[in-house]
Amino acid sequence: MAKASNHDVYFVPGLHRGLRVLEILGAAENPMSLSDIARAMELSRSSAFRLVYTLRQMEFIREAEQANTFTLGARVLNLGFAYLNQQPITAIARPVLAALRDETGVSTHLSVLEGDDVLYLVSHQARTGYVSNMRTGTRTRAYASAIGWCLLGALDDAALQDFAGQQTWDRFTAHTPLDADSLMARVAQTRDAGFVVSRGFREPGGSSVAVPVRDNTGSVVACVNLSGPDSGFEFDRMDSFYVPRTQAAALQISRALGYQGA
Amino acid sequence: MAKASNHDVYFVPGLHRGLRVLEILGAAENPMSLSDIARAMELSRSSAFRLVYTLRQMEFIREAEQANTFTLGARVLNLGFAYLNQQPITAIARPVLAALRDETGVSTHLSVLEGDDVLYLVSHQARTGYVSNMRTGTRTRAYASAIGWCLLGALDDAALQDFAGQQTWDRFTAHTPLDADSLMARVAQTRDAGFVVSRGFREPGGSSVAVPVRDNTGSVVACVNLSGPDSGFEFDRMDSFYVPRTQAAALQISRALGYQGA
DNA sequence: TTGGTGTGTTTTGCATACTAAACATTCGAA
DNA sequence: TTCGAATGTTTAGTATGCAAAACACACCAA
Repeated sequence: MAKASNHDVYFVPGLHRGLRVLEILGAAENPMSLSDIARAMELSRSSAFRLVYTLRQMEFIREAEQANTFTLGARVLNLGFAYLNQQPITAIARPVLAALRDETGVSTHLSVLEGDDVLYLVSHQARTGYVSNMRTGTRTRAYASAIGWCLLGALDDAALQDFAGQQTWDRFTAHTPLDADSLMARVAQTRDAGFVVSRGFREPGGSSVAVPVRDNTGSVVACVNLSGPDSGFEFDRMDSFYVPRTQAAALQISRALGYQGA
Repeated sequence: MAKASNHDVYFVPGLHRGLRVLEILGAAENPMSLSDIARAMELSRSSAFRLVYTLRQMEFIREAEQANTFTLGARVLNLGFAYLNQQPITAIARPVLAALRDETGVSTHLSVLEGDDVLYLVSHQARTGYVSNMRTGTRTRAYASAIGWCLLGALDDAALQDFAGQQTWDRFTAHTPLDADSLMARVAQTRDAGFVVSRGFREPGGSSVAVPVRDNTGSVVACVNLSGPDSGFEFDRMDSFYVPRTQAAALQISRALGYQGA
């Protein structure tokens, strides 16, 4: 009787196919005619006609300039961004960072640039060994740490110059940049590489890996990082393990924010 | 025979209701249970069950942490971005608006007129302090803001009169126009000046600068604007800095769209 | 315990949404 | 102009999606 194996009793095919129409129109380069849609979905024209009719009436699709061809309507935007606006970056990042902590065994954090400071929003502490002192809500000077350089990569040269001009350069370690030029060099280096590995840059004996997180516009909006005492890392696995895993986590968060790149 | 007046012969109700489920979930603050959805849609639980079943199977919705409650799934996001990416103006505007944001220090946006609403397509948030609540996908009533007046300048007098006739005039601030005449006066003023500066027109304490974007036919197709809290602007530099910079950005986008004027 | 209210799920007869087929247009090539 | 093939639209019989009702379970209060 019910021949289809993949179609359960409760499945409503009209909905399924209507959503596929939207996805197909979304993937299409150009407006599609009714026949185009029917062909792409391997569906009869009459069925496609009903779907198009319904979607057009709901303004999820609209007629393009050329008559009888259709593109996505603005109403689909509401759906997509309702999802995004429901998901604050912290909610998206939390499980990703927890998994990263479990994989690497060191503390993981999500931070953003707030004025001149790095602000830590999410923090998952290592289960063993030393616990980092970067808890949620902690602030540190942006110019002085690898995480800061990573976040400052969001700024263009003029803004960065401006930022540098307002700093008072306190020395934390031998690696702390103490003038605009050296800061800008470090930021540029981080931006080019797409990550930064710090070994005692901010605190003697402390190491970290930082990777930027991007939103749908491609802008750097946050930074994922691992951090812990030197003893918490196996440094010979930095390039093969810690860095790629951190990059993967950052990309996962970026994707959830709508980042389209790779 | 066909008793329903709003439901044509070709209408597929399963699709209609499934999309409404998505919109309701998108508008909801919290995950909703099946019964919540059924109530919100004034639908039987058994029908809601089928819709939820289908949407979940397609991963357009997913179970929230709490069992038996649902939120939008990541797949809806693709639809929204597909729409955005099909609007060539967004790709053109993005870098221009990012630069404008960096120059001025306040949030910048690109918006279009969608029905009666201002629809925000591109949004670059200020790097410091206040973050605007106008994210991509946000809609606001067009008649009530300076950005709206700017966009309504695209309409001719007849169309504008028609638009005004369909509004329900809610008061947002003391500056909100509350009848067709005052709206048309504001639109005309904006059109003549080529820009509009708003100080607390839509929200107390919020200011904005809006400038129209034109395409190759000279029609207004979008609007560039700065917006932020009053404290984000130096008002004595409005005419000498904010307005001309915003105009320059709008012109740059217009040129890229083929606009020949100045 | 009991009863009551709420939930998610399943069933089932009926109303209706689906699609094969026919129809009406349009378009281009010959 | 004529023909054929493509398009969008309509129809009609039947396959099927729908909702009332029943079901099973959970929870809370008395």
